[in-house]
Amino acid sequence: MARVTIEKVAERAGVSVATVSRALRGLPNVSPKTRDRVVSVAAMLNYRPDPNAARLAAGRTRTVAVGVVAIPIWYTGQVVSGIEAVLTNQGYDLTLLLIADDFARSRALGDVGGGVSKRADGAIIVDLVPTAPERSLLAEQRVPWVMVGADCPTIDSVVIDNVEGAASAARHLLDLGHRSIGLIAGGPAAFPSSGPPQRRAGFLRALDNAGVRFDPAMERVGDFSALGGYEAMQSLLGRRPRPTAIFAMSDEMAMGAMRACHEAGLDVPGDVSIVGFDDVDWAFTVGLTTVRQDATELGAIAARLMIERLEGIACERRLITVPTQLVERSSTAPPVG
Amino acid sequence: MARVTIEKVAERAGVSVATVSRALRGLPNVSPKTRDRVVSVAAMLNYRPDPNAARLAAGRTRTVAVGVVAIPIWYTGQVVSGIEAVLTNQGYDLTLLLIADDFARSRALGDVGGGVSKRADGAIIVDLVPTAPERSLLAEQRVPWVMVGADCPTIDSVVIDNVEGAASAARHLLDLGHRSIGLIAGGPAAFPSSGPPQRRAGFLRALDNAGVRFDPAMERVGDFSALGGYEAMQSLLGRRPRPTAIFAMSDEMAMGAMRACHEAGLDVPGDVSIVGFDDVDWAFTVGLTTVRQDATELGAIAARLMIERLEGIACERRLITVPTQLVERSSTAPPVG
DNA sequence: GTGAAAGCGCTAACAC
DNA sequence: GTGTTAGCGCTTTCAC
Repeated sequence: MARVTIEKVAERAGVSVATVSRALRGLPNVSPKTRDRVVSVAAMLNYRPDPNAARLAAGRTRTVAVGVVAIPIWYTGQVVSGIEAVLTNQGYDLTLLLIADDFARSRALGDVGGGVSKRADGAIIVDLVPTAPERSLLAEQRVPWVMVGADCPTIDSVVIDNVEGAASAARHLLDLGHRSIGLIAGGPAAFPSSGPPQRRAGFLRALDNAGVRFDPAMERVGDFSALGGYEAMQSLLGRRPRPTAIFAMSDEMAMGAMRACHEAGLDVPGDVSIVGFDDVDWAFTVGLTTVRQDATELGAIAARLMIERLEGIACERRLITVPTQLVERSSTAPPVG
Repeated sequence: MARVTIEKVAERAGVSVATVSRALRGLPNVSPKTRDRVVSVAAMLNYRPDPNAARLAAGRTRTVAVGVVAIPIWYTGQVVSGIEAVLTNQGYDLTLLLIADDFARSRALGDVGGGVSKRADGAIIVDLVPTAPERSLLAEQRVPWVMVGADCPTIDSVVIDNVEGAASAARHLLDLGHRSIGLIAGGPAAFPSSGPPQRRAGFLRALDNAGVRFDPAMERVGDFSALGGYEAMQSLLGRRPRPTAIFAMSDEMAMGAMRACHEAGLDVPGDVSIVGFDDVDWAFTVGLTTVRQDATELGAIAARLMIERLEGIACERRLITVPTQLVERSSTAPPVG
């Protein structure tokens, strides 16, 4: 297992290291015979170029950094999975950055620790909205950025239409005849993201369009977890009159809300209708009506945008919007009475 | 934003590059005054060492590769999250490898593409059982390996006691009085892992210890997904007499099984008791009795073992077993009749 | 089409 | 304590 370097390959193939480098990377200006010989010698010697040396010499890392706020969330896992598939397929490495606190945040977005720019050719940031100062830091680092889940001005972004997604959930409830609809919003995550306010806006607008007044007392904030949704719902159920329907900004919160209803002796959808958001893999097991988003696709698109930037294909800033879709199951029904 | 190198810092601080390198890395043999001066000059110049140059020169990457079979799974997300926290905290980068097929597998475990050894100082592999030939490949690469979820001979491993975990689930069901217990096993995932056979063994042994015969016709295989559990349960419900209780090897499968029961007009736990495995965050919303495992902790321990190896602290091979715990909720009850 | 040589920016002996 | 000097293993002009 002695280190086999490019030099040894060159020696054995009877050519220079430069030729080996060209041949192995498929560059032009190498005669077919030479290339074949080099390739077979390299294979025989089991030669593997050292990525670090290549990086240092070429100034490119063939690595993309991916910054996420929380990995053990269905949504994030899907996005990362989508990114990874595309990246790996194109021969890029993926460095994972978990952005859990302010320090990690500035490490990812700013330049603490060398910033992303020296350890990756570009960065994909999931669900984080850069502040203005952060945006100028990003611009300073000479690498491309792609945002997932946040429409960031001047930066390539891939998002879902949160406004329309939430509105479709609200319209569904309104169409069923609900007029007293509660909202379990998301927040405060580690950092504010744009999903919750947009979903809130879409929800409110749909109610408004239908001439239905939204009672601010009908809103609670969960933390995108089942427990958060559960507690939010308990609180909401304390109100009189209680809502006949609930829109929760995530399926996990919706499931927590369902639980709270059951514990209170209320039937879903008999007494309370519930709509979630995401369509997680197990949503069907509780018959949850929800707004589906294709998180894997979100990640895949982001990775493709990144690669286009890295290969110098793209030029102007792009904003890609992936559609959502209402999935009707059995957690919603017309209100009684 | 011109590249500021160690040389510029040295120049401005009036010392040699070697001294800058030492000072900034906190090595001994630097006078306090010199160190201070260097540090402040570096800060002023906004100097960030280039990791690739450092890697090439030092032969260490300060990166550990993490190979997982599937990221958008609750368990995997938790593990990765636990690993990341520790690694980042210790100043290591984390390269994520998704092992989805044979090619990816040999890329991660073998030496395709330079193997892990040149791009990382070590690798943590989650839920994959290396074959004998793979093990020798691992040994050839001069980097430490840590396995999570698989007790791999000669390699540091951190696991849960699957046998006992499954046995505790079975005992719970037996204690309640169940004698006709179905099994929804896991597999075939992308690759065979050791969890399913161990859980199966623990389950069978508990039945055996209680003098209860297990009817092989009572076993179905899901794929660790809600849908897989759902279909497995539907099939199981076709049998007469049908089981009065079910042990599913994951919570998602358990939830799918619950769904199948409900669709068949059966009450849980009235007609069928169900036990899962994992204790996912939302398990409480459906009152699922389950075997809890602390996946985040699993990852954190693995990362710590890895760092000890990298810093040269550890010597002999370690096997860490993290306990599981039965969480009784409302999906289990004594059988009727 | 191929080779020679100059780095990429840092670390690690080794001298002093 | 500090400086000097080799490299680390590649890529990339620039000649030929």
